[in-house]
Amino acid sequence: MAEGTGGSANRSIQAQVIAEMRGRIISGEIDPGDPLSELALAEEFGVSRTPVREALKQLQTEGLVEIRPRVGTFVTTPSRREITELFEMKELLEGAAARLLAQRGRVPEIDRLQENLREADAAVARDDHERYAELVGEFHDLLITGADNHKLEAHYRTLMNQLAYSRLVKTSLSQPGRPLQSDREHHLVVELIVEKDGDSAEQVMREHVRASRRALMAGLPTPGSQSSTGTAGA
Amino acid sequence: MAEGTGGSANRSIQAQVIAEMRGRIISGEIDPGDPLSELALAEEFGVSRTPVREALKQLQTEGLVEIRPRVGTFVTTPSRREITELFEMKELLEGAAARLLAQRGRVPEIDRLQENLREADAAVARDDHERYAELVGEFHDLLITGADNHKLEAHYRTLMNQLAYSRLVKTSLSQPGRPLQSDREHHLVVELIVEKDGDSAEQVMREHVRASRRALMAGLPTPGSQSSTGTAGA
DNA sequence: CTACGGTCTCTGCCATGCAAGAGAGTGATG
DNA sequence: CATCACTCTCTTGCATGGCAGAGACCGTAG
Repeated sequence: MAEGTGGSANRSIQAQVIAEMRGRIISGEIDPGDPLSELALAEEFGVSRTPVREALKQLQTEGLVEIRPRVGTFVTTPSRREITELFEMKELLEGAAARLLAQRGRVPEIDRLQENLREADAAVARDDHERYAELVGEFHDLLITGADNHKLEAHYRTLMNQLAYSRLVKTSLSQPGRPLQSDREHHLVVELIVEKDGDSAEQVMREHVRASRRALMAGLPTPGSQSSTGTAGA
Repeated sequence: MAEGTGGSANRSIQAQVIAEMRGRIISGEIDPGDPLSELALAEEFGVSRTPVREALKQLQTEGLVEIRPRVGTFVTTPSRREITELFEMKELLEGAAARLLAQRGRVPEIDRLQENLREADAAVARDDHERYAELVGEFHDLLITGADNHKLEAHYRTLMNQLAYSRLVKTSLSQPGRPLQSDREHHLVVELIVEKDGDSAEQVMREHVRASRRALMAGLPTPGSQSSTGTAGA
């Protein structure tokens, strides 16, 4: 379920379309609410409507687009409630991943996490938000893969895609002092994992997710006043 | 994402096919490993191959079937490892649901849980495994819906479908003394929820899932020796 | 009897055409 | 000027047909 981002070369046409469209949506290249025409996409990719149609269908089950029968296909616009729910799930899964990783003992992912922290320290020190955002993504990624539970990973990736999380990270890190605080929390989590203290690692990781959510919400523009979908607000 | 089991009447053709096939797979009407031919299904349902094909594609993203390109479509056969992972996720999500429900305070689902327990007590008392299995399903269902997190619910249902859990419940309850023990654990969980003790509710719920998993594994026939797919055991 | 090569059928994959529903735009009417 | 009804176009839904790859089966050679 929900293949990773890789594999867009020799796969079938529809697999390429899926990968391409997924990338565009989670990167923000196309905005939530935007309509997606089967015909237009088919012409753009130089294929027929059939593979495009099936690709959109899969993206629907992944929660990235919404197909309104006989009307059209649109990029999903998560409601405020859905965002809250997604963060609740993120907290849950990442907390569990931290605990599972702690239980596994010494595995390569832990080394890579520590290496990640070293680079992150440097990025924070020189105030390089761009690079730090990348490292944050890699940190959470290592945590999940380190849990060594493929189902957990698959569900996590689905969630992150729905959140278009890569876009949000930069917002939350734009809050003053947030990168430094975030970095410290990462350090603490890894420390607890190394000590094999799964319970504490989970607890701290969950608190970290809540903190990052608060930072994100604080950085969002006028929460709830503007309902514009980006195309043409009423 | 992943619509519930309801709604198979006035929806589109492919929605009906999806619901029907999903039902057959999770009920065990068709066995893991069985091949599914687009053409055969299309003829059976009296439709063309297109909606069948799209339905199978969605079932693939739900993890119920596996489409091997140019080869065929087959009902997924969960490996032993996958089953372990699925139970890990089940423990995680149901534990979280218990905690969330406890935090919500007095909601209708709690009343229904208590009513469920009364019926379950009666079923256990008269050794009615069939009815108790139903009530167990309803119990876990109430717990999840009571958490009031639609994402949690959607992911949970996907997991349960992959496990074909409804079939497994009966196996685990066939272990001597398991129904009584299970019923007691349910009581304890609800008690903690009513007391709004979310942490303990989560902990006990997770332990309950682990216990049910142990009971299930103990009841499975020769774990790992026979690789028969069930179609024609030697 | 065993091992190998070719063919043959079955599978999903994609392209195309037609039909039906939804919505916008336009015209007439009060 | 406002409102309603109609048509017209756009969208997706479904049916159908040709195509290419993978695997099974059979015939043949050693």
